Amino acid sequence: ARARQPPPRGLPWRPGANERGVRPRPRRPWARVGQRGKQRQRRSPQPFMSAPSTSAAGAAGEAHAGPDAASAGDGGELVLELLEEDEDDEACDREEAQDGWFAASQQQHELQSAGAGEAGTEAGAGPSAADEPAWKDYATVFTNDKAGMGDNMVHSKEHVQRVVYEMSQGSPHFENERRKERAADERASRMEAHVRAATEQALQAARRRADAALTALELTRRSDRAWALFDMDQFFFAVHAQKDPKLHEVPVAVGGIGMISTANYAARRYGVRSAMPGFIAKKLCPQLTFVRSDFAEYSRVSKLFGEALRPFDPEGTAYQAGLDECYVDLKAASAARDETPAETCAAARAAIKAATGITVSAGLAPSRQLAKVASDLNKPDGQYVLPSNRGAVVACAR
DNA sequence: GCGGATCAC
DNA sequence: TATGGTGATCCGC
Ligand SMILES: Nc1ccn([C@H]2C[C@H](O)[C@@H](COP(=O)(O)OP(=O)(O)OP(=O)(O)O)O2)c(=O)n1
Ligand SMILES: [Mg+2]
Repeated sequence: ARARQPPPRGLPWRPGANERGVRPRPRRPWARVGQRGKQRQRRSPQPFMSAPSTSAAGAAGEAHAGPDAASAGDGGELVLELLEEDEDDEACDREEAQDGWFAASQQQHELQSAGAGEAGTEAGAGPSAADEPAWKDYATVFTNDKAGMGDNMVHSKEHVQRVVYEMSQGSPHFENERRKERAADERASRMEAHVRAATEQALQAARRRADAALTALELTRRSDRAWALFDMDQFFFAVHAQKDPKLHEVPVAVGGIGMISTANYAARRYGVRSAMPGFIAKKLCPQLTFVRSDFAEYSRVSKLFGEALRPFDPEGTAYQAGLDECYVDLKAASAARDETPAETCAAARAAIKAATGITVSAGLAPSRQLAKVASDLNKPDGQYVLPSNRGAVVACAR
């Protein structure tokens, strides 16, 4: 790991800035840092658990486990991504390998065929089986766990799910969601059939490649970086609350009866969340009030946020992803300030608060992806430090 | 380059 | 009654 070339550094703060002064953000930006504009050669799709054919991937002693090693799309790739160092070609290769046999690109075709089919014929995507109430299988993002919505909730998850179902069912949106569920079910069935059909030999080969990939990844974790992800708390709402701090005390959503961009913490206790239609939120929380969104203002505050971080980024590692998030490697700043990265992180958060008046949470970790995961763990107005060792990383991933 | 689709915030 | 705006990627054509 030490022998490898360090990743490209020292990118300017705003290369080819767009109107926000923000570098365009690819799906996993860090996988292509320093490679903008270069078209990477695409590999042809590899079926899950295919033999490594004659490619170099199968060569003995090859540290790089090959493009299909982590492409199963079975959930294993999340673990791999969390374990890996994330700024090299291999990470990029693995990402592209996921565009193979079971990749989302297939979903376009599945969506069309699922749409043609009769509603409710596939298990899990129609009226629920047996005596279960119909709302029980209408799973939406609104019943997923979300950091900071654990205790002191007014409504149970089940209540939220039922209200969302009752307010949605029969609508065009609802039917479209059902159609997408059917497509996902079809995709899962295909994958399961493929695994069932695999020979024991193929399964063993796949396990060996997975083990090799894990071993290789384990060597890539580095402790010479201290990636922080700063994420503003209740961002859109917080911008409005600057002018009217009393808003913090009552349930408020940003948006309107049609759609909510975000909600304050008082409203989240009722299950009111980003991307929830306002009329459903009103059902969950009748006293909810709305404020109209103001993108120009969010944009202005976002710039202040980014500028507040510049003194903590002498090497130009910062990357502003969206309006309320920014990745920075704090290693250089913490060395210069003769502090631990955690202390520097806290100082940076204080600087953001001073510049914007809004609290911010942060995660600090050996890779950006881990920093992002960690940033939710002590929200709001907190930070979580994830040390650079396997035990801590695995415990956090779990 | 465009339209369809997906994803993140 | 009623399901967004903004910015990005990827695919097939
Ligand atoms: N579906 C979504 C999700 C988010 N946003 C906007 C509003 C949020 O304020 C902002 C930041 O998104 P976050 O996920 O960080 O949510 P918040 O900052 O509002 O809350 P948190 O304190 O959980 O970070 O992006 C949006 O318009 N639509
Ligand atoms: Mg936020």
